Amino acid sequence: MSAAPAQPVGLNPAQLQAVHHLDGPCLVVAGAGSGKTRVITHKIARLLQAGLQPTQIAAITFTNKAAQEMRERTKALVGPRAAGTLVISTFHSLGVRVLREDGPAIGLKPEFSILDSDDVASLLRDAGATSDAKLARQWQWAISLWKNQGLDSDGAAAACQTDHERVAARVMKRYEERLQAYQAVDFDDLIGLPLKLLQRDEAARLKWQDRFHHVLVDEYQDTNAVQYELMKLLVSHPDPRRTDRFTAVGDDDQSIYGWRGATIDNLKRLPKDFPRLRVIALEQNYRSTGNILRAANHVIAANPKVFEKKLWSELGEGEPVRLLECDGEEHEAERAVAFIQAMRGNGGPSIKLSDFAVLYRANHQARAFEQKLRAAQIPYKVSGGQSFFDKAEIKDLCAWLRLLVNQDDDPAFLRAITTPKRGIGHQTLGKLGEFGAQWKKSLFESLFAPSLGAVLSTKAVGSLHEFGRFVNELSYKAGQTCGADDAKALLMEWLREIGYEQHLFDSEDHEKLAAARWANVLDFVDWISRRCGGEIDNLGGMSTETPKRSVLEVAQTISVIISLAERGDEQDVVTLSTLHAAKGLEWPHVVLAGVNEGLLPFKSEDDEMTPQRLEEERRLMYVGITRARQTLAVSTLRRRKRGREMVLAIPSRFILEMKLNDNPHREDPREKLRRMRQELAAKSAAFAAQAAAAAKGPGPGG
DNA sequence: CATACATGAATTTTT
DNA sequence: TTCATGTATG
Repeated sequence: MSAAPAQPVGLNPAQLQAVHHLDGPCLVVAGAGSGKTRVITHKIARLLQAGLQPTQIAAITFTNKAAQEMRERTKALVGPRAAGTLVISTFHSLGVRVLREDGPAIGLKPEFSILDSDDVASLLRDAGATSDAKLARQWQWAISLWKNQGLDSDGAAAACQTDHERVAARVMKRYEERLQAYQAVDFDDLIGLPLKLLQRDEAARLKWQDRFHHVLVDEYQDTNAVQYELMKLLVSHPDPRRTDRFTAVGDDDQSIYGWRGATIDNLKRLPKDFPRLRVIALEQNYRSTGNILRAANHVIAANPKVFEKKLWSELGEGEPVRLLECDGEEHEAERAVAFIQAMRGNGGPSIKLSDFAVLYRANHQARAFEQKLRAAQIPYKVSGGQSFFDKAEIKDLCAWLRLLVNQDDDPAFLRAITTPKRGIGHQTLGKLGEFGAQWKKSLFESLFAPSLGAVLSTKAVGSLHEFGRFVNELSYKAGQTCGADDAKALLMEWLREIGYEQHLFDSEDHEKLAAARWANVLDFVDWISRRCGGEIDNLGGMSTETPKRSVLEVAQTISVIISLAERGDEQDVVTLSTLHAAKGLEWPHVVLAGVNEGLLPFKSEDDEMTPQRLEEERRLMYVGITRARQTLAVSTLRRRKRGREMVLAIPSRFILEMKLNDNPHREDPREKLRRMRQELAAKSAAFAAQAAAAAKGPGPGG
């Protein structure tokens, strides 16, 4: 189901141009399914061929998954040796790299810690003195948007419109102070701080500008203002022959992340900021049939164009796009299931379940489809659903394990020392953080500093020491304990000592929920201890005992194991996904569900629909249509349940924009009838012949 | 008055 | 699915 190179071999003329333009700024406007990853990987190969070292090339993506895929595909082209040392990473991991090397120039110790989204939320609850999780999330969102626009708390305070924003800006100020005290950064800082560094520190700037001879940026339309500035600074070079050597690959028609700070201005500005810019459009699509592509082109034609392009395909007209008109979400789900069953019935068992996807605007729409698929006994997966490892209780335990491995992991320290609560509050921790920042020590190192008594009460120091001793002892034991059974015993003992079960039942008002969480914890313990080995594995008839590893060793590899486990086995199941999460993927058969006014385009009560918003919604529709290779069914509600009665629902304007009846290649109805009769006759003849052959006697193989 | 259950509504997500 | 609001019951 994921993007496979559908293009036969070689490169088309536009792709060749893009690949061979090496010494100046290059923008590749890559339509959906036009082979952009192929262009990037071939261009990397070309750059190596032209004499660049792998370490002098940086390819930047937005997700780890995309980076991984790009590395794989490059490896297939240039071999593992060169591919291994190429810098292929996300904006964020490149930022980490820059900061680990040169962070001290802007007052950040190299061992700074990176807070994840949950860490940030709890820090904000703390900084804003609230227990309201929803409010904290709102602040988090606002602060992140500000940071994505390159604003700090002062800049944000100046830009505030509402009281709510002014409060958020004040919280942001406190939040910045906390981050500084803990020597921690959030995800947005991983872009913002490297930019600040390169702007302010000339030595660092020259070093990084000199390091990369060519920078490639994937999904360029998703960059935000800060990422653009960082890229611009990174590719500029004092030597005029070496400056501005980059390849930006993107599609303005697939820009769907404006709401989180991505700005299409970055595309519009590119020709102005780089007058030598070479713009190359990839218009041949290797994914979808003509009917699907035409619908997509018609829809997107209603948007103003930044760079003119029109997709075409050599894959033939294919099947017409189907329109499913449904009475309510249940009915819609039933029809989607019927669509899948009918396709599989017609095409025989050769059509896999993983060839199907149901795409929709909002997560809650998955509910009806899940229900009907379950009823039909069709296995499915919901993309973007909360993973086992994202659950709070599992993250709690992972933090503890991380701390056992590395006592200087400050975010892990903060989470572990506060879960369960052990009488050490943010007062104490704040002091400890300041102390650590002052002496350039991790929080854990600071614990046992003799001079800590000067800033903290004896009682506080006592509980800190107790925690420290407990962690040290547990860490030691974890290093000694091998094998599944002993590991499990140790982990259960540990949970009992920190009182985790009690903690769950105390913090959850519903006993059932707490019990469910505890069950997750037990699953997790099983999962970890199984990885400590000593068990009998039965692989392909070979019975072997897995090698024994200590709990500590397993904990060391936990993040790797988790990412592998999350990938999951590529199973043959139907995909349910939001349109956003479907970007970059493709399926032979796609159902685009809930294509109604209010949902797609989305409209909420309290904000008005600006033209920009509508255009982004239209791009979302475009992304949805272009996910399909062979068949596309667009489903819309004619009626919808509202309370107990059915009310009228309005099909999306985008359906009209697809101009489904405006097909120049449409078969004459009389012609179609004749063709179908012929096909039927041929089929019955074949069937009769088969039956006759079967009646004569058993064929070869019975 | 407070708690429990039912009912209805619901943007989109990565690092 | 989850989250919030409203009604019913103790």
